[in-house]
This record gives sequence, C-alpha cells and structure tokens, in this order.
Amino acid sequence: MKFSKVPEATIRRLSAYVRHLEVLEEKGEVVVSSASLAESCGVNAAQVRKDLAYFGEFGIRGVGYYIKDLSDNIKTILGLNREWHLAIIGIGNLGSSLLFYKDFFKKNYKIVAAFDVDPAGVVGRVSEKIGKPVEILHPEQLQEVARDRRIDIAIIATPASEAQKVADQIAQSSIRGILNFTPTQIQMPKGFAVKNYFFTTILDNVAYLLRWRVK
Amino acid sequence: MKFSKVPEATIRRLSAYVRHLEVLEEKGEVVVSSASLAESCGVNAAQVRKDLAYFGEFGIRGVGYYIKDLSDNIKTILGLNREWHLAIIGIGNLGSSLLFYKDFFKKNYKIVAAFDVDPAGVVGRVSEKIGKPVEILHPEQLQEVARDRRIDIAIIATPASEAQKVADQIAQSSIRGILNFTPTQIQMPKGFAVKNYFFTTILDNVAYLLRWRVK
DNA sequence: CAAGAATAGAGAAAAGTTTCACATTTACCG
DNA sequence: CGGTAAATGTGAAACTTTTCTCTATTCTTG
Ligand SMILES: NC(=O)c1ccc[n+]([C@@H]2O[C@H](COP(=O)([O-])OP(=O)(O)OC[C@H]3O[C@@H](n4cnc5c(N)ncnc54)[C@H](O)[C@@H]3O)[C@@H](O)[C@H]2O)c1
Ligand SMILES: NC(=O)c1ccc[n+]([C@@H]2O[C@H](COP(=O)([O-])OP(=O)(O)OC[C@H]3O[C@@H](n4cnc5c(N)ncnc54)[C@H](O)[C@@H]3O)[C@@H](O)[C@H]2O)c1
Repeated sequence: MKFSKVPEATIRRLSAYVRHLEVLEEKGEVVVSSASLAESCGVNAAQVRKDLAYFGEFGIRGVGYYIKDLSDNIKTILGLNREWHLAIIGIGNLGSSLLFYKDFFKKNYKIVAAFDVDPAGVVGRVSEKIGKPVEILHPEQLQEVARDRRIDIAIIATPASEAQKVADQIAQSSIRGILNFTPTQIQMPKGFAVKNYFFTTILDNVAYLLRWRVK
Repeated sequence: MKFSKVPEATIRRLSAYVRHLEVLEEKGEVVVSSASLAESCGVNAAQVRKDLAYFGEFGIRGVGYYIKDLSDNIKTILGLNREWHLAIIGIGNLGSSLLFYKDFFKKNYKIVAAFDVDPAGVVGRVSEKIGKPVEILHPEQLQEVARDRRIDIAIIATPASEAQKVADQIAQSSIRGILNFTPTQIQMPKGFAVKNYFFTTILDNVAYLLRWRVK
C-alpha cells in the first residue's frame, strides 16, 4: 500500500466494482477473481488489482477476493459506510424526479431538504405524485437549514442561468459538496468538492462516435 | 493537423467549449483567446489549443479565435451540424423528465419516440404535464419504429433489471448509439456507441472527496 | 512604417495512467 | 505429499495526456 495520489478514474471504477459486488452478493456468490470482476465492469484485470492496491491488500493469492469483505472495504474507502445528507435545489422537471429516485435509499444517501424559489408552484405537482405533501423550502433558508439538518451535498437542478447564484449561496453555507446538473461551469472558492454532471456533453459524445457511421 | 487518435477527454472539452462560445456569442462578443476560453471552462490554455490542433487550425496568431467561426467548426467536428433523432425507453420518473427537457430543442437533438411496457400507466401522468397526449409505444415496436423514424440514439431509463433486455432489443434494431442511465454495465456487440451516465458514481465521487472533511 | 504587445501553433518535457509479465501464494487432486 | 493450476500483488514498460516553452504571426500605436 503506497500513499501516492489516487487517480479520479480509480474512484469511479471502485464505485462500479462495489455495485457489481452487490449484485454478486445477492446471487449468493462468495468469491470473485479480478479477471471476472474486470470483465463485468469492462476493464482490464490488472487495472482492478492496481486500483485496489492504492488502498491495501484485499485478496488472497490463488483464490481471489471474498465478495462481502471486498465490498465492505471499498465502501469504507469511498466513505459509503456513513449516511450522507443531500439537498436538492430547484424542484422542477429534473429535481422532482430526483426527489423520487428510489435507489438513494438503498445507498447511503438521504434527501433531507428540497429548495425552490416557487414553493407554491411546485407543491401541487410533487405532492400528488407521492400522495402526501412534501416540504419545499425557500433558498433564503439555505444557510440555516444546512446547519440544522447537516446537509453534506447540494444537488443543483435549477435553470442554468440561476446556477452561479445558487452556488454563491452554497458557498456561504456549511455545505461543502456540490453535484451540478446545470450546463454551467460554476465558480467556487477553494475547498469545495464540485462535480458536474452534464447531460448533453455525454450525448454529444455519443453523437461524435456515430458521426461518420450514420447518414 | 495530425491523424492521431483523439482522446475522449478532448471531445468532452470541445462540448464545453462550444457551449461557452454560444454564451459569448449571445453577449455579442466576436473574438476569444485560448486563455480566456480556458479559464471559463476550467482548463489550461495550452490544453484548449492542443484540443483544437487535433482537427485543424482555427485561430489567428496574435488575435485569437473568431467566436462564430470556431463554434461552427467545433459543431462540425462533433457532428452537431445535423439533427439527431432520439428515443427514450422507459417513461418513468426520469424518462418523463427527459421528455420535457427544453434544452434539447435548442441543441440538435429531437425526441422522435417514447417507449414503455406500461403505456396506459404512463399516459395520464405525462399528458397532463404538457396538456396534450403523448404517444407512448410498446418496446415490441422498437425495430419497426427505429427504421421508420430513423432513430439514431436510444436513451435507456428503465429499471436497472430491464436494461440488458432493452439493450438486446436495441442490438436487433437499426439504432447504433446508446445513452444508458441505469446503473448497469450493458453488454453490446462490437460497433455500438455506448455511454453510461451513472448518477450515483458521480455522487460517490463527491462523497469520496468529502470523506475526511465532514464528520 | 517600425516597435511592441498579444496570441496561436508546435515540439519537447513532464506527469499521469494503463498494461504487461512474473514471482509468490493458495487450493486441489492424484 | 508433491505437482499443477489459478490468481494476487507489484515493479517496470508502454502508452496517453497535460503542461511548458519557444517561435511565428498579427494587430495596434506612435
Ligand atoms: N429535465 C431534464 O431531464 C434535465 C436533464 C439534464 C439536465 N437538466 C438541467 O437541469 C436543470 C433543471 O432542468 P428542469 O428541466 O428541471 O427545469 P425546470 O424549469 O423544470 O425546473 C427548474 C426549477 O428551478 C426553480 N428555480 C429557479 N430559480 C431558482 C433558484 N434561484 N433557487 C431555487 N430554485 C430555483 C424553478 O422554480 C423550477 O421549479 C437545467 O439546468 C437543465 O439544463 C435537466
Ligand atoms: N429518478 C432519477 O432521478 C434517476 C436518476 C439517475 C438514474 N436513474 C435510473 O434511471 C432508471 C429509471 O429510474 P426511474 O426513477 O425513472 O424509474 P421508474 O420506475 O419511475 O420508471 C421506469 C419506467 O420504465 C418502464 N419499464 C419497465 N420495464 C421496461 C421495459 N422493458 N421497456 C420499456 N420500459 C420499461 C416502467 O413501466 C416505468 O415507467 C433507473 O435505472 C434508475 O436507476 C434515475
């Protein structure tokens, strides 16, 4: 186990590994080899071993990895052995879909607050979906609520034009992580963990790959 | 202009550049330097120039890049100078949010079909949102409709357990591009352009970055 | 029209990431 | 109980991507 900088791609792959390990665990499997795990996740077997080697030795030579054990270890590495509190900001089309995303609750994420500038406009639409009212807060309350409910990560799902304003409000709060869905590069002070999740970028990527093949 | 393999990261960045160029164009700006474009997109200036160098020479030394011209060139490179036909498969929570995603229509993407195994269940919810009925097709019709409407890219938004089944149906159709939202690594024959858009992977990434900083 | 400032392009260097190859360990079988 | 097959961990090699630095070009100003 070395203490070199861990590539971001390694973190992404660990996330994929752990998801696949859960599938294997449900099937009742006990041991998996780097080769088999690699194939399922679409990577090279040496890559799997190297990724894990950044953090320790988790396998048994000649045998493979005990699934439950490896899964627990990766979860600890990724910080998934605790509950993370999420807030969703902008409860429109996309935001309300996230609000009802069931898989959150299987993972260690919990939505503890929803914000929108137009609470009245949102409530009807959202409440009828789950049959009970959902509390929609005004962004002005962000700082106070972030502290009280210990929000760790804010998900920005407002129109792109509002993204920087929302980011500035987050910068003033106790929140330190952002997942940004708007197609805008937001500017934050040092010390924040910000990841963008640009939908059209990936779509553009698919289009690029097809560009010569399709009429 | 060399003919070496273009890094995927370059394609992603080109997508970001073109989006920012559009913003600048709207503001009425005419010329931009690699340094300024780089800063807005959060990358190094040499990186911008190198990314473009894979495809040609688009700037003027001592001046910079003409915004309209560069924007058009990048769109041609990415294959965005034509209309791409999309289908959404699985019109649940997420799928219906995509169906009403307004920015598609500013870009060169057009949704030409929506599929769900439970058309009846979906129609009410979706129709009331836009005030008129939306045609929901059964996946059995995929092959036929894909040909007739020239679907280029399928967006998979079904439950994860259904993803491979849907992928197999796509493999039998004329569609060659896939954007997969389900947290599943789908297996496809050679020759398909497949990109995954794993939401929790990115969330896990934010959590990882925060892991030591937050209690 | 000459000098100076600004900026793209490109080769080289640096940094980062993936893959290879093999020594080592473990389990199993005859 | 020894030999064989399977599989990890790891250093080195190969490859990829990013950054640096310098040259060439263009515009502006006096
Ligand atoms: N709809 C999709 O499927 C989809 C997919 C990918 C990315 N996106 C991006 O996600 C963002 C939201 O898309 P949408 O379709 O949900 O838009 P939307 O217009 O349906 O929803 C935006 C919501 O944000 C609220 N809002 C506006 N300003 C706000 C502020 N300052 N603070 C808090 N809330 C505010 C609005 O009241 C509205 O409810 C956009 O940037 C879009 O580009 C959407
Ligand atoms: N909801 C979100 O915000 C969100 C975010 C990221 C990823 N995802 C992923 O997107 C997928 C969809 O999530 P959701 O929340 O919309 O689920 P959902 O249950 O609301 O919707 C799934 C839809 O797919 C339809 N369906 C089922 N089998 C099908 C098949 N074989 N062919 C066509 N349609 C079929 C169902 O009838 C339903 O309408 C899931 O895999 C989820 O993990 C969702």
